[in-house]
Amino acid sequence: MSLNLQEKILRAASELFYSQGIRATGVDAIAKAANTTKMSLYKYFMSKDDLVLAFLRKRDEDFRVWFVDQVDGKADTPKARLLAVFDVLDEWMATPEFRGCAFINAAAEFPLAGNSVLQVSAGFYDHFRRYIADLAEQCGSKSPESLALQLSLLLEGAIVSEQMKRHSGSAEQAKQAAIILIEHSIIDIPDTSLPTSNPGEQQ
Amino acid sequence: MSLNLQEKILRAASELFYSQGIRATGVDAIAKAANTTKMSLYKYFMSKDDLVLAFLRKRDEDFRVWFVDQVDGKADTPKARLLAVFDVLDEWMATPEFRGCAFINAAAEFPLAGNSVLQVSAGFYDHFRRYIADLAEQCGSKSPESLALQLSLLLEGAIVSEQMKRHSGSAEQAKQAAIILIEHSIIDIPDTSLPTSNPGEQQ
DNA sequence: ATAGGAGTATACCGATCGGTATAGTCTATT
DNA sequence: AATAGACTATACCGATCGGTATACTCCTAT
Repeated sequence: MSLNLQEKILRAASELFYSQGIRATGVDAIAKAANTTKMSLYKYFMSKDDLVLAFLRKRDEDFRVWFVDQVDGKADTPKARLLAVFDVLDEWMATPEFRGCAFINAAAEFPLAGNSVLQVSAGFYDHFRRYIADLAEQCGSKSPESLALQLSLLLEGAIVSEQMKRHSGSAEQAKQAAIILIEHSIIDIPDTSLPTSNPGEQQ
Repeated sequence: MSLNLQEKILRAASELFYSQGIRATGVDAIAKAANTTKMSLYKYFMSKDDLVLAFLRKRDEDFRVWFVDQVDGKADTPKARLLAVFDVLDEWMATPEFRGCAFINAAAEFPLAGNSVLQVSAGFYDHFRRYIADLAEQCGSKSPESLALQLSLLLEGAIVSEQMKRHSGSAEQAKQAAIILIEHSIIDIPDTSLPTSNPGEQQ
């Protein structure tokens, strides 16, 4: 009934993992939250680790789709979208459920080097940076990859900053910084000691 | 013998908390790592939570002192120090023990709103930003607070980025961005008005 | 009608969790 | 020599952890 039991379990787990932390969430609590039993849970997921990875992989997909949709709905030129990213960020962080970035949090909870959790988390930000880099390229950035990395640093920084202390204006400052960096990356500015290994084309 | 037993326990706990995560570290493991017993541990610390807070508070003090020392040793003008911050960051991140920021990680593990862990973590970055803001003011920034927040966003972003994926050049890009932001904040430029969503005139 | 699969209910497993009780060892001071 | 306090050793507590075994109730497809 209602919906796929597997999906119900995954949803319940996702909500608990994100709101309370992964290690702090037991499988009993997940089963109860999904209105089912551990037996069914283990029918669809080999182990808790398996469930954790399913959570992260789904979130990887869902969150990026949601985010891009939000950005696209706010602006329609590449440059405006690059800035709209920070407006979406701001709105997301104002949400009462906001509890930081699920991937950053997961990485903090599973620090072992080769961990799958770490890999999925890194993958998320790879994808995200690619999205930013594409936008950067479309608005004529001289170094889209660099700009994308810089902007994503601001974004990640704002997230963790807001996580530790709410409503401290992280998103606004991140946007202000982004404006400067974007302009600087687009406009032809010679100096400011930023060679960025740009061969030729200088003049 | 050797040194204060209390301090030995705290040291062992700190190392385990940072390298493996707080929730992943049991008190038995701490006692064993400190070459003592749980009984002694509970003589000096009321509870594990107490030990966690002691860890964070000590790290708050120690890390900032260490960081400022490192920066001071690298440069002696405010502006140069503002940039040296990112060199110290880079060296720290290259360390094999690097596992991200203890406070960001702790905040990820203890997400409940009023949690003491969250408060100590927020306090750390308040102090840190004050340090940056002082440097910013000394080099004639027009808005030291804004610049300090922006730079600290870059810094925190670089930390979590490096945590998820090592050696991806986060610190270098953070520094490049910092150079631009610092110059922009010092040089006499009207204001950081939005070039794109500019509603109209700007006196 | 009946067999099989989906899902439930519940009890259990060994291990570990944070934390405590009790008894004993050691050393320094008196 | 006696005492006291710091520290150890060890066993224990109830609770919870991730995970499993068994038996049950359904519903559906043949």
